[in-house]
Amino acid sequence: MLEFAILGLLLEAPMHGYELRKQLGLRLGGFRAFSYGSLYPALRRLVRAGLIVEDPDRSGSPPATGGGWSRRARRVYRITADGKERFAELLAESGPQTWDDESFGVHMAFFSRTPAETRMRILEGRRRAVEERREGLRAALARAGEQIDRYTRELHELGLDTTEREVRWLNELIERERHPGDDAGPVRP
Amino acid sequence: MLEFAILGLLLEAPMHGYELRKQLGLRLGGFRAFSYGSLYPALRRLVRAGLIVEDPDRSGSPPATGGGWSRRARRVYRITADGKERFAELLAESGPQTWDDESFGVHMAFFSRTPAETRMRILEGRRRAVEERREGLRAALARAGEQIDRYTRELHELGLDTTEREVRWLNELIERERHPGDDAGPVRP
DNA sequence: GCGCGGATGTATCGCGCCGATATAGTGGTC
DNA sequence: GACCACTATATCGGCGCGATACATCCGCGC
Repeated sequence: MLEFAILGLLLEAPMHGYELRKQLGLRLGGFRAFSYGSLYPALRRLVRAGLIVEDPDRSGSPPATGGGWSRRARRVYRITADGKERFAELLAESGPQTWDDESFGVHMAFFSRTPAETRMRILEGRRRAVEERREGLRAALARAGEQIDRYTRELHELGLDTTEREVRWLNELIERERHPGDDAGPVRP
Repeated sequence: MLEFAILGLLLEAPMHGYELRKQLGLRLGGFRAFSYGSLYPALRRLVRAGLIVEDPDRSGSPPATGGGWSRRARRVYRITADGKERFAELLAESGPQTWDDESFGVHMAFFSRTPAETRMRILEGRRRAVEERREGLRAALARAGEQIDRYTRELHELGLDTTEREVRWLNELIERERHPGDDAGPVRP
């Protein structure tokens, strides 16, 4: 998942780890964070797999007076051809599709680069997963009736409300996917 | 976190792993799952720490005709005095309190056993965390204005809506904590 | 001209949890 | 009596997290 996100970002521009993490925060909207403890190992894995390479950094000016760059050590990574291929593969996949599958968010953050039919498949898969959870929560609330713990019930109700809203949100997105060009909203007559 | 939940469940009754997992699913309302790959190692850790012990299982009828129990092998666990103490400690703690901190849900599932002032502290801590995230999302949406990616924006907006609702939900809970006894709702005149 | 704090930047370690997988006894049914 | 779904325990590799460490760069006040 992290690797997916990294590839997606490096597709747009070469970057070093620190910058990558900041972008990750912006793009995934804080709905997903990723610590350095995940990031650096992930970068290493990607290098080992040949999906990215370390760019010899010339971002500052060259040494000029022998020994020492102007900028301090930073490792800039660039995506390879294999990496692009892999990213395309990952884009097409929709993953396990359980309601708490966080890869959905990453996918969506790269929707602009995703073919329309794949977008549709992912949105619908997500909707199915969220609807399943919604039904599970409804069943739990109904089944337990009055005997359920008050706080547990409260928790369930928040969850139910959240899933219901997400389904509605997904429906709107799907509807909009079906009728492209309405993005600016209908012109008021 | 899992250990916290396990201790809480074992406080109510001795149980074996499989049963424990089912209960976990019900109590945490699917908002948290826990796989066996987490559960069994956790049980082992708890045993090693002396917080729970394995009960010699007599849940089926005793052998009677020597050799072989009626029920198949199952390990029933029981909480120890140390375990109860530890659970009380964990109850009192409120944890890191970041918006994606899942321990809040576990805490709340055991609120009925939690002293009122601790409940309050945890609810307010949670509110603070969620409000922080809400502000972060608002800032991101405002800052980026129009130039932000359409889908990322959509994602942010869902997140914002979700956090706003959770804050309202928390406010209601907190209000109700302040005025206990109104649980059944006001009597309609 | 100096110290200081805060941002930049890379890296590692232990550990919790997950998903996949293996194994096997149990009970009902056609 | 074959089959299948459920009960039940267990392990393995791997991802991501939080804590921690260390070094540089830069503006600020003094």
